[in-house]
Amino acid sequence: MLIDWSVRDLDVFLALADTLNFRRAAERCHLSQPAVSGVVTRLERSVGSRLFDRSTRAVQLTAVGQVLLDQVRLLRRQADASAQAVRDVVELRAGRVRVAALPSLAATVVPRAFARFAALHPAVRLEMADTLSGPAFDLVRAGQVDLALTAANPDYADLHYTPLVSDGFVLLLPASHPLAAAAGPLRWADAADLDHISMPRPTSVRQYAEAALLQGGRRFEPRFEVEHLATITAMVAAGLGVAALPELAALVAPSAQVVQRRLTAPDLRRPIGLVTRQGQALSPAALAMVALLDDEAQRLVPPPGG
Amino acid sequence: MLIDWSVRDLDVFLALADTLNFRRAAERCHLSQPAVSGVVTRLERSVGSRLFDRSTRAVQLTAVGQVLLDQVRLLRRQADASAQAVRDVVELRAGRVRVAALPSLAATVVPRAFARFAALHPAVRLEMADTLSGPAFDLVRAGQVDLALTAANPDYADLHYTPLVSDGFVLLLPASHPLAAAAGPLRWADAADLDHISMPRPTSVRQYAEAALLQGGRRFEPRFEVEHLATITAMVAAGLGVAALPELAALVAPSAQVVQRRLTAPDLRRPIGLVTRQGQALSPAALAMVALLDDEAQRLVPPPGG
DNA sequence: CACACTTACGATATTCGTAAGGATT
DNA sequence: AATCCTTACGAATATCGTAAGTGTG
Repeated sequence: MLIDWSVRDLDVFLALADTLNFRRAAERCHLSQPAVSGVVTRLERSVGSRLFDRSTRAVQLTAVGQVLLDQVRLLRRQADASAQAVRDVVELRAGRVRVAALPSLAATVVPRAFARFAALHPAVRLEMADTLSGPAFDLVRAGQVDLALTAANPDYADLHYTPLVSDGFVLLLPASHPLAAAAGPLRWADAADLDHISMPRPTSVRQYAEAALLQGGRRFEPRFEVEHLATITAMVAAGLGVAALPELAALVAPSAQVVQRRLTAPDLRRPIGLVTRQGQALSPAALAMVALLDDEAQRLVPPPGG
Repeated sequence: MLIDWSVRDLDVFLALADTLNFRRAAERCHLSQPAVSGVVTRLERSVGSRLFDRSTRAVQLTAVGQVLLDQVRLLRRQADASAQAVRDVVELRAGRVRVAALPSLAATVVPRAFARFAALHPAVRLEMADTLSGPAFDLVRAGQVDLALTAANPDYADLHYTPLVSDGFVLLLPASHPLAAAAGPLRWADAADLDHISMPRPTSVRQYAEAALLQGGRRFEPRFEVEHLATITAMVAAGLGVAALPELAALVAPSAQVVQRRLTAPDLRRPIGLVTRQGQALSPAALAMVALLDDEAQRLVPPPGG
């Protein structure tokens, strides 16, 4: 006895067990009455036992049919639950999105996108890992996050990178600093000899600052090296120095005592993008998240042309 | 999204989710590799979402596929359990047989058949209702028992009757009674004037005794009327009278102080048979029980020719 | 170029509806 | 006569395997 029933078969069986009438069961299943007869005959052959005692005048379940009825009810319920579970994921009523992001993005773009996403899809769980760029790639590669929002990095060619925005650099100055009042953008060369506060070498903030000054033939040797963006802002506000930061990083901890001035020459931009696993499609929820992340990134960092 | 998967579809999905390789999944399902490809494509169309991310070099579950996998595992387990439940009933590893029987059969044929049945099929539950003939038919009609073992009764033409055996009548005498020592069978006329102990009018025992004497033009007026066969035997043993009983009824409570003599002229026989519902097949277990009941009945009441 | 999945296509099997048949009330 | 289930049969559909196609390492 090999059972290879389809869900439709289950429904026909249930309809007949319920109505005990082939014609009404056929109506309920949108089939002709002989079709129901055929299905039942086929099911009985597959089970190896009669399921219904039937004369032209009465239809009733056999003992085997009774036992099967309970089982089929369970199966049908389970099939419905399965379909619902899949629908929930496809239609964003369930699921999970895990995002890794650089600190400057984890405190700006991501929270805004998460807030909108949570309002739209409250049942989808959201997780964020705020990490440096390297670990962000590693998390994607290991499948521990669905996507990472970070600066481009050619070292991770096995992962898929989609550019989103690029943010320019600004110099944070104490409001009392002479350069704070100057009109127009500053040049990197103007900032080279000031006391700088920056972050450790592995961070993109530090990497880009070093690269910018290197183009002018200068080495970048910050006076202070701290871990957190909020610390930098506070130290600048206290007059301990200046800090060259990407725009988004500068947004993290705004301060009334700190002035931002755009840095040019070179007009270096930090490319920010989405990192995902090669050849692995994003879940429906992750796709929706990408749209919101993109939108929020565009709002926070208007393209240089605009 | 309409899900109409067959069990085979589940197996193909599980095989691919397990192997992550179309060729090996095809082997496991005894299909060609393109057939697996087609099944998966069809499933994905029915779900409305990709289930596997696949390039020519790697196959892996999507987020939707992951969710579905858990569901399908449950479904497949449930389908197996259902098939097992049906097999159990068909192969007598589960189920129930409910029998109604006259007191004389409930204490003779049925216990022997039950004992053999229980030894062969220990997991099948057995139930017996020892009732008079009328209630036995009623229990069958109401579906509260699978079958009844009782004397034929033309009043219940809507039920199906299968003759099994017929038992002749014997006269129970105190061992000290003059007729106890006589050679050869007794005639009903010989017993007519003795003090009789019998059962109430609705019983087959009483009905047949009255009918037998009526053929000789005599009325049957028992001196004592009691409810239970064991009481009859005890009263006969005490010398209070004689009792005309069907063979099987006489077997119920044997006593050393009681002698049985066959009654003839007329050679009345009580037809015993199986009563079942019209147009309702017996369960596999009930069918097996019928065979044993038949066998035990033949053993206890050898046909008159033998 | 070897391996893996997809597409194309013809053969086979299954499923379904219409029509006719048989049984029961 | 009306109702109900089964059988017969032709048509539409689905499924499968072989063979060819496409992409990747």
